[in-house]
Amino acid sequence: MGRAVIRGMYRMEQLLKPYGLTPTQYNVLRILNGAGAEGLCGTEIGSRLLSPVPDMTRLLDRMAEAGLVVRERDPKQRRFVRARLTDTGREMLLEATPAVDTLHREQFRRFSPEQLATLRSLLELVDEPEGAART
Amino acid sequence: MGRAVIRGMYRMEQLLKPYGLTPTQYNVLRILNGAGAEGLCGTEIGSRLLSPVPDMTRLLDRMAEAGLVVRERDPKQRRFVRARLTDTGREMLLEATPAVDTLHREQFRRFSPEQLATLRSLLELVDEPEGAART
DNA sequence: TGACAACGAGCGTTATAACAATCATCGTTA
DNA sequence: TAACGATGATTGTTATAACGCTCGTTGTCA
Repeated sequence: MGRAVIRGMYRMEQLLKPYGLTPTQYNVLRILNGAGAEGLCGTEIGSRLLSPVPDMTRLLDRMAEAGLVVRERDPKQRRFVRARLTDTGREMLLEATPAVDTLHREQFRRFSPEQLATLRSLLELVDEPEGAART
Repeated sequence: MGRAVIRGMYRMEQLLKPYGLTPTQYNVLRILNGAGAEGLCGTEIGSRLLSPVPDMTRLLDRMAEAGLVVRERDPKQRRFVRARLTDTGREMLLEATPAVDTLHREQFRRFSPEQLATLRSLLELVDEPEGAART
């Protein structure tokens, strides 16, 4: 049963590669897009990701170098460095999202709406340890 | 719905870490255990894995250095390098497998047998591209 | 207010993954 | 059998992930 799952992750990775994005970076784009104009600090971004990233600094370094985000230290709370999307980052998100949606539709093409609903509800039964994933 | 999936992969990774194994290495152990005493060549192992590994040589290098596998060039077919489990590798597999099974049981603790069967059959509906995963 | 614990970010280092190119071996065919 | 294409393995290089430690900043409490 892990087959479909692992293949799906792999296909998502391949899909995002032409955009120069990893799945994690794509998720960061979505998180920052959802956040307000004031942006989010690295730790907050990390806590909203599905799996922990032990080196948020350099992940954001790379995204900044690609022009997707900008960071600046919060003048009020000088230990926070707030990251927010650039226009380029927002465009990248708008560009990649249709392809991601298409892949999802393709993968679940053979599902009826009822089957999709059943799958969702079943996956919610998967047991997670204390204090697990948010978002 | 990716939540449970990604968390599950992450937990598996963490579970295997104390054994010094990555999920891929664990799968290689299982594949080699399933193969006969004559072992398998690197390409064949790669083709049985769920996601492609572009550098089988060094993956097996690491496993050989850990004493889990041995390799030797097939005298008949000198381009093949056959890898097979050592006793240590087999013991490692026997040691890790109960923990893996326990994690699976824990994750699906809240599923009835019927729900598990439903989940399996639904996941088989996920659309895969041509010539996809084996095993 | 001075000390201290908590927290956020940054950085050094090592290990692994990913990509491309090269070399050796084999099967096939002219 | 000589040449060629296909296949398997290896290696060089670069990029990313992972781990641990350090440093600056903040809040708290004696």
